Amino acid sequence: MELASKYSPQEIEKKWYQYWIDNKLFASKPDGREPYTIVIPPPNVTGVLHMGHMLNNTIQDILIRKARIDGKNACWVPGTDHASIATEAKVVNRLAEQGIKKRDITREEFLKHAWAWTEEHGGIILKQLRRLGASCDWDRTAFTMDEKRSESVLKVFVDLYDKGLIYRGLRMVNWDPKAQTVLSTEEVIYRDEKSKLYYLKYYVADPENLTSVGSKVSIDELEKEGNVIHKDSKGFYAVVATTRPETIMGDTAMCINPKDPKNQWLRGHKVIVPLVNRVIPVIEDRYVDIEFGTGCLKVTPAHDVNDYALGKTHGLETIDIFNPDGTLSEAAGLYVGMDRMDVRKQIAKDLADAGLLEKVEDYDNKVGYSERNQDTAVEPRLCKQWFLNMRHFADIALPPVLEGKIKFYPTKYVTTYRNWLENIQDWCISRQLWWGHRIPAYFISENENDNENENEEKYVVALTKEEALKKAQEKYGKDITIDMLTRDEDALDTWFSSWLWPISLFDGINNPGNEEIKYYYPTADLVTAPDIIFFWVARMIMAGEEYMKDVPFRNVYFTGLVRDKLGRKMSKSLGNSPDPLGLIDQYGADGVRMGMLLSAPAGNDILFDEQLCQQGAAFCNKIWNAFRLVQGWQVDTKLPQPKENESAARWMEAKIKAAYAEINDLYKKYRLNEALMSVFKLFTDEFSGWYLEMIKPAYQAPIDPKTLEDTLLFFEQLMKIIHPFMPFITEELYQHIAERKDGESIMVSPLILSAPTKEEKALCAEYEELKQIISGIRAVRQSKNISPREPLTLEVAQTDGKNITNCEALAATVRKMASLSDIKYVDAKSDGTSAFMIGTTEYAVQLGGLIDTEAERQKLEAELKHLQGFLVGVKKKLSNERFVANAPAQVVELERKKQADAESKIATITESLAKL
RNA sequence: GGGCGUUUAGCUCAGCUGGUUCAGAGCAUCUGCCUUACAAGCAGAGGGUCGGCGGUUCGAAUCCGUCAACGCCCACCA
Repeated sequence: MELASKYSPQEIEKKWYQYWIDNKLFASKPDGREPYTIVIPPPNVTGVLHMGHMLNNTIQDILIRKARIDGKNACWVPGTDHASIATEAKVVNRLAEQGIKKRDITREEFLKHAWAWTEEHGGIILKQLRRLGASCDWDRTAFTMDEKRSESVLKVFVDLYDKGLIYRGLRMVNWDPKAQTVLSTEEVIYRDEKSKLYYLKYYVADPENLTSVGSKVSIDELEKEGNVIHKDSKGFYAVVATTRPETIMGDTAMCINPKDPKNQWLRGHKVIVPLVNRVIPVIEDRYVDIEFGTGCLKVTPAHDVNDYALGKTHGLETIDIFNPDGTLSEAAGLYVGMDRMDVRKQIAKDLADAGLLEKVEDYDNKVGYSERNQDTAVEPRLCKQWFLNMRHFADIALPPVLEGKIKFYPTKYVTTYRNWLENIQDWCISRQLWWGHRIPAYFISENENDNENENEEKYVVALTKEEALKKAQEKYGKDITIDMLTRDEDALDTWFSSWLWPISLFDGINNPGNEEIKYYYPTADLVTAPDIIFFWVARMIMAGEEYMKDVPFRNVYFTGLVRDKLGRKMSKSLGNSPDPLGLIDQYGADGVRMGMLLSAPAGNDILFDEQLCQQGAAFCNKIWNAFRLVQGWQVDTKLPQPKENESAARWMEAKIKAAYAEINDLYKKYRLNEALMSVFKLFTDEFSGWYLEMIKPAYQAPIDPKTLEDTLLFFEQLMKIIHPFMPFITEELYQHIAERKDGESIMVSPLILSAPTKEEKALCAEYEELKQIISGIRAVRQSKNISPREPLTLEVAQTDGKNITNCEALAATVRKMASLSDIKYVDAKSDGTSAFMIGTTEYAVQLGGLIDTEAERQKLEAELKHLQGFLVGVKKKLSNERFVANAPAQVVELERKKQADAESKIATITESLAKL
């Protein structure tokens, strides 16, 4: 069979993926084997594959395929997330393009559009994953809003409510005016922003009383006490620094620190809110920072978390001046209907015109934005929402991680995790969205509930309306009818379904203790990005402990961010994010997988360089050509196996065992990039570079059957070792080598190798020395410009009568690999040779007339100098009594050996120099 | 403001509880080869004193302290 000298992945990858699917090779069901389970971090249902997904899913696929090669029952469950806020925003935008406003259509109509969108775009990302080779059990594909998952979510909500862990409360929450929903604290990200600090004048409302406070009688005296008093033609005034002048319509007090000497004169007075002209009291609270601005704080209880707290302690009125969309409400009295950001600009102008703006300074502060919608600032807002009591969950989720039942890679995230759990706030789980799981709560009344009055709200929580009615009648009396029940309009936070993922995928909520959940749970490894450690990882642990009384996974592998090779985040605007499918077209999935992995140590950001994919593609080509070589050999069944081949095969076997042990260890530590590097070197250097060259028959000469058999076995083993990283090419070659029957696959052909024995390790060491000899001879050729094929004679100066080339098989290998015509054993090397040392043995290559005495002298002198310096160091160490006394005997012994070896080498070199 | 992490060859990274001939790998670089498996290749070579300073120790890239730079996370200072 003729094979092209270049490997082309395209058709091969397509062929094998279809083969795997057709033969249901990714499918898993419970059996007697050890399970190995991964649940995919569900991508957004309408999302498109990006480099982060590529990295994340490549790692999962490697782990899953490795588990199969290890003989485990591997199950990788795929699925997508409904991503309520992101998807709803997309649907809203799409409707807007068609001229439809969300508020003009009913919930049912909206959901119809959303489902249509989901079906249209949904799952594209999962199809894209197939190109990468992802070996998910596709029959298990789930969706966070499919029937089973939805049922699980609602059950959990009812259960937690019944347990008293979910409550409804009026709180200051983060409001996204664009999406018009609340957000959890975790969903708000703060950005540094260059903004302005406005200094506003609040005139004193009762200036005539200023000087009658306490014993103070005059302004002069007040100022002597340290008061800073502002006065202009219109009277006395306080100055308040604020970044948000548009909220003054909601001011209900001004606050000073009781210990602030600058502002003592304001105690007990009233001031006038500029423009608004409302008279508000000056209150005192130690919360106020004396050093900030002028030490005067405007208090807007409706629109700031701290102000809300102040309002509560001081019994202040709360004036909500915003509409849900971020425009000013009737309550504001001014600028009604204008957007808050426009108001900020306008009011600054108006204040200045009215002489109420003292100054404006540049100011750097942090502004919160919705994680999903980064162009609209989040607004603190007081409203009634559903919350989950997190104290309970923190208590159950902390121990498994601190005690190591769950291991984080890298471990530094344990600290992050602990800090978050120890300072946790209750989780706001309701969202004013339609796309999501509708909250199973029913309000009892004919009218809209009054949001402001917590006590009057009547509701029950139940899975169905019928149950709700029953509960309502029990709670509020028999005269309640089903028509009086109105289901809560709100939906649940997306993460309230994701946190159940490892359980709900195996239907463990609806059907506790079923065969699947018993077999697959806890899952083995979770592979995810650290930015969702709070959103998802922590909460899955909570749900796992609550509902399974066990951890959801044993290990969490945190991947880094994929950046470009300059270290910049990949982003659409920079245009530095390569198209993943384009990369696969160009380099093959195997090549891209290797490219991603090579630079991906756990937890570190990866600097993605397309060139690494090139390296991956080159490796495929290397494998391909090694196969071409082997499959092209003619066999002569009568040929006995030469000694040197037999020896080389024993070495290769030992080498593969040793390397595999190391690779397995690296897998265990999740150091996949290093594992891949070991795999790469094993194949490229040891197998292709050394072994194949050692046993390769002369041109057009046949090979003996035993060597071929050995070689094919090694090839097969190597394919299995490489397979998790490069599934396609390894399957292709496996089928050629092993001549498998239809339906069989490398995927499910386990490879179990024992660790190398002591003898095998010794053999490996011998071959390392052998390689050094061969490299030494090649180096001599290179420096003397001698063709690799020119036969040479090697002299071995036998100082102790022993040399590894005394073994006939090894000598034959050296002769072949270094093109030697002869190996001579001498007491002292002859003239006209170029020498090198391996250990304490000197090897000399006969050069005849080619010897350049001067160059040889320089080389030897350099080495001599180096050795002498080294010897001085060793001697100094050994003459240090404290070293000899304190260091362990082994270490001292080693130093003595170093000294002896160095002395022996120096003697050899000095002798050589003398001869020259 | 608090916490965490990083700083080792041109680049990306190993180097575990301090001691196996003055620090390793891949890529890149340089030199020589189109040697019939592979030029997406082969052979060979050069390159770092381990961020700075101080300390512990017979001995430190490795432990301690400190400073610096970079990065990440958390936090209600308007």
